Amino acid sequence: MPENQVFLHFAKYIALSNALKEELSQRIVSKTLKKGELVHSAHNVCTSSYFIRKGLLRIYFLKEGQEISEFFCAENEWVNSPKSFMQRQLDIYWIDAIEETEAFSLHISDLGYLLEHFPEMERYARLSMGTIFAHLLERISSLRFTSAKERYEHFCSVYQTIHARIPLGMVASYLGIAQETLSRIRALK
Amino acid sequence: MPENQVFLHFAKYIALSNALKEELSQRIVSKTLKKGELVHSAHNVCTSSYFIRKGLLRIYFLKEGQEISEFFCAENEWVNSPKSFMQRQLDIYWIDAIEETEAFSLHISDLGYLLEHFPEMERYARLSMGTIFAHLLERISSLRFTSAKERYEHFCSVYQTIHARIPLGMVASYLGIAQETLSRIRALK
DNA sequence: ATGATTTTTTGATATAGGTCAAAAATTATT
DNA sequence: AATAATTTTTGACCTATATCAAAAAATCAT
Repeated sequence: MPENQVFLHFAKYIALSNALKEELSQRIVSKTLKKGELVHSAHNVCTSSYFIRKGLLRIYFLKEGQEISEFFCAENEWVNSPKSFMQRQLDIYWIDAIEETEAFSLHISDLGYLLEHFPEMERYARLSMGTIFAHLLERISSLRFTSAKERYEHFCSVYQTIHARIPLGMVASYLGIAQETLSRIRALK
Repeated sequence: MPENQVFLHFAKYIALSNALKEELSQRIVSKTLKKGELVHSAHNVCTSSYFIRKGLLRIYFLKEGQEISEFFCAENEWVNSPKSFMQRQLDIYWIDAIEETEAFSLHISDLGYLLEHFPEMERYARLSMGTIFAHLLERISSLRFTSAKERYEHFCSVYQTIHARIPLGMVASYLGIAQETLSRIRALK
């Protein structure tokens, strides 16, 4: 059963009742994305969250005509555009597929229903945010105190399984360094 | 009733039942802190969260003997050391008072109790994390793409009411720039 | 208040990483 | 496979910010 993959993810944080499994199964929708395909566009409210079964998505925005990558999300993670999704605001971010990707989507109204009816779902949301929280704090530390080279190494260690699947230019903008600089850093090894 | 100040804060996110108000009142403890006093020390697990009624706290760590400020928290906010508090880990952070401060403390076991028995408390926790989340994302953007000067200006706008109450050296380490640089930036205006 | 300590400012110099431009390598399209 | 488009690398030069050192100003303790 393909939903099992999502269930396993939830099980890292909470005990999933059969009732919740049922409701979840009925609400998630399978999607396949081609490389380069958008799942969300700027100037809209982000209304779905995507659980990646296989593949790699990127959230980015445009700055002076350039794409600036904000995060990358791979297997067994949920992606959405956080601020737009949580606060139902129009967005500046785009989400596209770096690779061909298989995902489940969950609409925000369905998430709302689940949060409303299953207290453990609130708990899941709080706890899983804690994980992301810790990542953001590390990223801030990394940006404040480390050289471009160290930041790249940190990036490779955090995105262990996927860093090699992401084009150099996207990594550079994610790290906030010039693409030329990243190219030089890579050349050192 | 002094607890009203905390209730007002909760009311920004959820409707507070009388039962929850009761339980909260019984669990929060009033504390007064002198300037410079520590409320939490590294090498311990952070077991309390503090709601600031008046004053200013700072969370910092030591790097090569230097104090590096991680955040500042003022009136009507909760402070703790996030990673240690959420994951019950030994900590690297210290929390001290920049000014004489009045706070309520809430022990993690009491928070656990409230989360356990009041689903709206889970909701509050999730939603209030959303607010902090948005701040962290902005801070990351600010670190990646803006000059020291712009970062300082952004800092002043975010910490509108409190930036002037924080010593320059602490602000510099928060922004990840040298204290001399910040002094020069300030001199420009 | 007075000296001691801490914090901030100013000056001189060094460097990591940015920018612009062009070549090389890789990937996509017909 | 050949050509076009995109991405990455290399080179030359420049700028923002770091570092080190010392003076000035502010704050603290007796």
